[in-house]
Amino acid sequence: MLTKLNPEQLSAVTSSLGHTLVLAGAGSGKTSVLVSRMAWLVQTQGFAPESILAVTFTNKAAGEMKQRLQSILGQSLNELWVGTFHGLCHRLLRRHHVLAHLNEGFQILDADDQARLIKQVIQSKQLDEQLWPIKAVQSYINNQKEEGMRAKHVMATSYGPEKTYLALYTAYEKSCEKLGVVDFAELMLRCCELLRDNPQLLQHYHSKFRAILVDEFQDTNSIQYTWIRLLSAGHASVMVVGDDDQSIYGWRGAKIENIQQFERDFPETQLIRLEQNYRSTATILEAANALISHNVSRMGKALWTEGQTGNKILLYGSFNELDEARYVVDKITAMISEGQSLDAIACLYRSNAQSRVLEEALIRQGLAYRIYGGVRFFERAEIKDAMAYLRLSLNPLDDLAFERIVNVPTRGIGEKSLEQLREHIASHGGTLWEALQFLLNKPSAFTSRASTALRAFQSLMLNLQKIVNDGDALEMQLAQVIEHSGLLRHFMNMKTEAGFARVENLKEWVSAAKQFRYEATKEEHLSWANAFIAHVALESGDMQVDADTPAVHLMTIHAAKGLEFPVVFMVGVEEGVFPSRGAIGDEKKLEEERRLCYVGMTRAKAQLVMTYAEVRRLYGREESHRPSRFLKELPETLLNVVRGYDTMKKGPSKLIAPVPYKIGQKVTHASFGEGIILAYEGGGAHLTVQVRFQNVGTKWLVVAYANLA
DNA sequence: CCCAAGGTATTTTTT
DNA sequence: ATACCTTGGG
Repeated sequence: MLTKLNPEQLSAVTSSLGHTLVLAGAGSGKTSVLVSRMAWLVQTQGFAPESILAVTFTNKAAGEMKQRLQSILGQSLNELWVGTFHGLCHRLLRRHHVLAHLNEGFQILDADDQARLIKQVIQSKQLDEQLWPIKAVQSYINNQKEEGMRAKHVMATSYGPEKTYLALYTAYEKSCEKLGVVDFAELMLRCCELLRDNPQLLQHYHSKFRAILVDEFQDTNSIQYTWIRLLSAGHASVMVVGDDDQSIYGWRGAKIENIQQFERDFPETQLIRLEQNYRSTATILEAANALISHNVSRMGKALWTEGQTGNKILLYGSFNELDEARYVVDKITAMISEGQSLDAIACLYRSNAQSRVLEEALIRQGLAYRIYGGVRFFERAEIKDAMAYLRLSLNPLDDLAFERIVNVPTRGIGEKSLEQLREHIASHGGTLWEALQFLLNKPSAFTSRASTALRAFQSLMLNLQKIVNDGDALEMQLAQVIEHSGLLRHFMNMKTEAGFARVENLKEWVSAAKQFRYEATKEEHLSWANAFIAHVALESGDMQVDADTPAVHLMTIHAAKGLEFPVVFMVGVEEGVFPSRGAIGDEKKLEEERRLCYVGMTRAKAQLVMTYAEVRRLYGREESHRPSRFLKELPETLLNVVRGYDTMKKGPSKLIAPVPYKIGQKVTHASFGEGIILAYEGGGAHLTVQVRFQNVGTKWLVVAYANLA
């Protein structure tokens, strides 16, 4: 295992049992180092696997790490503490729910649920949603929690508008308490408090965890850092791995400074740099290095490779986004015909909205593609509806679930009836479900019409309660949920494409339950259905689209972090798009954008293609953009400029010899007939033009041979 | 209570 | 362009 490592990797893997900070550049083999370190601890240092705590950012990364570790150790390990921050905190909170002041079946609120609850809180305070937007309140609350601040801690410093935010935060905390739910940030915060307030418990985990490893350390936030410090305050050996140049989540609270802070807080930290890149060609690496060197706040690191120089970076300047998409698709088609696999190719963009044009172009060309990101499976409205039925059946006190599905599909229960239920709660306390039972027993509480509708809902829920408690297999229960709730019928009746897709999703939901394996230990004795709910909240991204057929990968650059592809197209590299409009004029944000560009470029192994459009239709408006400043930061010698470039601030480019053709110009070819020049590439004897012919389609021609008229 | 028309906002996203 | 959400008429 150790023989495959380079000297730096080896020194990281076998570094002392003190603390280690590994600055691992892109493609420098950091995952191997982490896994090897764990294996080394077990095999040569006598560490029990369950005495190691390893934290990652995504479930996918955690899964990979587990698998690689198990295959090195040659055994399947049942009590491995490898997971995401949130997943591990969840585990601790379940185990110690009493000490954490949570009820046994506490549920997790995802971002969407959280927004709904916040909306209710805003409304209950009679505040104007325009003045106090849900999203603003939500990020206020989450930011506070991520800084470790409860509402009572902020109180002293409150003034002005913050006073209202604080009041909302307080009310929100109360609602969560009442509902027995915990949001994502709360998982971290509550877990920190659990450890901090229970010295014996902390002591227990101090002696349990002898080694702590953290991946993607540059993206940890304050509360996560606090958590690591708490758990490591005993005698654990801590190793954190990160790359300050790849920190791209500052906008959601990640603190790169944690890297510097680490050296201060953890005495005698050994610093190891992994700078040898095993992924990209020298050309790509040199360009990426040149780009990132424009950032001022860096710890400093220079990636190098023993690999080939490789192809130059292609830079294509298009007129508009359609032209850009067309160029990308043509290029892909050419690569495919040269034997490249579709799977080897990725198109990366700054924002999701940019995917549509690419998709359309790919469809037109008949190329398979797979899109990552967007609305994930368990976040789809119909799935969340089905989940809400399940939740309410298991826990009739779940008001959030109640509100969500009481009239979905519509069954004649409107705002008026709900208002009556809420009023009853306001004066008598309790939950919506309890209020419903009570008021239905009171004659004349509702109009006969409302009463009928409510009774129907009541008996539906009673029926579902029986079903989810009857001990059948989970998927059988779920099948009945979508059947009896009327969800299935509702979408079926729509008879539209969208409706049909939703029916498919609901069926998929049932079969997802079949695949679900509940591996938690007995301590956290949750029912299967309850475990399923927690699993879905924490790992909603896990249901990946079928990876069987080869397809071009489409995703945001953020989503591409940690991945690599032989060929990478980076599109929309324009001022206002990338760097995004909001970042322009803000040095800190610009540096993060530059890091994002760096991350995108370093995904490419062999060929990098960057494109920009002079005019782009965005949000329904046509905007003209200059090529991104990032392009100007790349050494010209590494670029193969296909067109444009003269629109860049650098002034008229010396890169391209004057071209005898204009874009849009009509030309005639001896055998292909009449066509229009779409683009050109290269120069001098290699000058090639792309011509769209009226009859034979679009072709690339070498001007020197084509004999165009 | 239901649906359809109109107004508004819109980087990036895991958990 | 569009998706989402609120609002007003049937």
